[in-house]
Amino acid sequence: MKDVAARAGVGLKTVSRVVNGEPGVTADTESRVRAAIEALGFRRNDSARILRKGRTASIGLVLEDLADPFYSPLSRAVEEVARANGSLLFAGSSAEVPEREEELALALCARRVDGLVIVPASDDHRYLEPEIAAGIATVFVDRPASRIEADAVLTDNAGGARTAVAHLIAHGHRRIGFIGDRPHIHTADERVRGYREAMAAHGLAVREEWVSMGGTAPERVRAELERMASGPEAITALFSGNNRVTVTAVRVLSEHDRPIALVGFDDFELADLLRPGVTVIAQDPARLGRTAAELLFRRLDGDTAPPQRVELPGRLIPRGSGELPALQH
Amino acid sequence: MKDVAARAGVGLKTVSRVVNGEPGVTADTESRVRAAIEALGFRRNDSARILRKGRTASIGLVLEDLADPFYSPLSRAVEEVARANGSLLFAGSSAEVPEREEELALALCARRVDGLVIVPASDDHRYLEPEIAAGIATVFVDRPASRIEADAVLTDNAGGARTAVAHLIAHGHRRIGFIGDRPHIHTADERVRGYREAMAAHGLAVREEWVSMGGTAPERVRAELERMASGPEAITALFSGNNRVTVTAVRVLSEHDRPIALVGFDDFELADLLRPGVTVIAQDPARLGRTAAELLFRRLDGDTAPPQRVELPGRLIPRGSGELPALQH
DNA sequence: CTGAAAGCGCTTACAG
DNA sequence: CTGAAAGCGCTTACAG
Repeated sequence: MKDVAARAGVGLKTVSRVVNGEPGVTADTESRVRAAIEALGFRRNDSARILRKGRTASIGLVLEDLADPFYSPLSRAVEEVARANGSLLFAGSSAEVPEREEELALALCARRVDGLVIVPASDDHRYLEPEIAAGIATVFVDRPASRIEADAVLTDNAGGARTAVAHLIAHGHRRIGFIGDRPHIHTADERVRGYREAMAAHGLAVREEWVSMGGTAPERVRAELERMASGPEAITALFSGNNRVTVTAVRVLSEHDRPIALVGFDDFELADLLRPGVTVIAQDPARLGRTAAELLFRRLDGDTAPPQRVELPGRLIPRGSGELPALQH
Repeated sequence: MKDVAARAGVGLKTVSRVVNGEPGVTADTESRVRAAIEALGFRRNDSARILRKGRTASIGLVLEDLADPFYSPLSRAVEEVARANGSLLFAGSSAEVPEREEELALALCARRVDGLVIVPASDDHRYLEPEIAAGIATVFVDRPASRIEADAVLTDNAGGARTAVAHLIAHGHRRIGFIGDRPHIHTADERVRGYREAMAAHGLAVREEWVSMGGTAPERVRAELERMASGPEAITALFSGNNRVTVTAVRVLSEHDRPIALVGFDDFELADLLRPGVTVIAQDPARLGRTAAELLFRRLDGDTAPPQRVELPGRLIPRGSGELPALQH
């Protein structure tokens, strides 16, 4: 910029005015400056700009896995809102490892992002307190923060689970299994809670062999489902805890001889084209992301209301697999 | 940092040494500095650091759509390589709009990212020449750069298309349709070229009614496929140009009375569970992303070899839909 | 082992 | 309409 000023024979401030489109420059001066910029190939360095101005015009997104079909529309929605607010987006995957979430979030804070949208992997977010105190707005999405008060945008997981299980019960099922993600993951806990509540509300006992929490690795899900689906007390229906589990369950059930009803949490592409179509409780990941990001930018615009929790509903989409009757076998 | 130095009764440089873990500080001094950091809640500002050091330890990724199931594993792979190299990732979607690609890429350059991985939407990348000259490493992925020489990591699209079409011909098909993305998208052009080459190599004429290029909107794909599949010269097989087209084609064909064979470019989740399973030419998006990002970091490490083009193979996965015989109807 | 000075490339606040 | 000075928060190069 100094070189541009020298070449154009003007002061630094005048170059700054031209670069930023500020008023108070004659057309003649402006064209001299522009010519110098062109000749020198000048490109403004935003790092320097950021150092002087307060905001960096960037936000950070930390989630489990950028490639997951549930989280990728959420990411895209956050990105769109960021763009609409003139911000760039840093994105990073925690891979469900708490230390990685913390490392990523703190690295982003050191870059002085204006705000953070986090799908937590950690169960203790006190590490963020100094950052939040220093003014970095933070909104949690899909799962709430732990051990701090913070904004959160969630799906009504327990409610959705109750709907799913009540639907299976209404179709005659009594022995209903649940396979979900690892306990301590908020969504997994909420969904198993909804499952238990719905069973209890209908006077049905839950046998602990029918409940399996522990990660979404296909081998694990396959083994657990095959175990639940065999023996004299075999389940006649499964409520699967998320899209990763559902996909494996569909695969296992397609090889199975006796029909087992299935309702999955989370919708997924082509669910309607399978035979039977897969009945799901659909979340709206793009809406989760959009809502969280919009809340973040309201905070950045000065909204200082107490931390709020927004809860979006899940929606039952019957497609066949959840309407299979409970045959006595 | 000034405050920390004052409180600890040391110089600025000593604080800097402690914060960066540099040697040459006595244990006693260090603990005084750490106490001051703790008491003041000091957090280093990386913007200032970046301004002094050359590198920003960040790279940018510009692609069509973060939420697309083809691009999201690619993003994740780029992110992993960035992390392994100590870099943070900016991610942005161009939505296939050239101006948006340019705007994003230039915004990233103004932030002085060390490098850029781009899935191009634009057909003229000369706008990047000053940036590349200024030292921003750039690698194109999935599609090559236009009008500049640059590194590119691609799938062998024409070869994959030839394999797909030859496969259909081997199963007795002569009237084979192609529905692809908009012309001028490199991958779409390459795939239609492979289609034409394979047809010609087998002495088959291509009727222009069987070829449709123009975006992946479901309504468009549906209308084109229904047109091709009707009348006396109806196609008996379809080669679909990407995963978005394939998904709609599967949906349309599932409502269709006469069986039409299908081979799709790009694999997708649950393709094996549909009836029939969907035969595809599988790309490896994670490997594309990883290869591109690794090449980028080699460039950042000083590799100054001429721009190179890496081409990864596509792989035919027969699952049933591509092996349907050509019935005479 | 430690620190004072200069400077990275901008913007802010002010004066003319 | 225009510009000189100070400063954002660090690191570099140097001296002690």
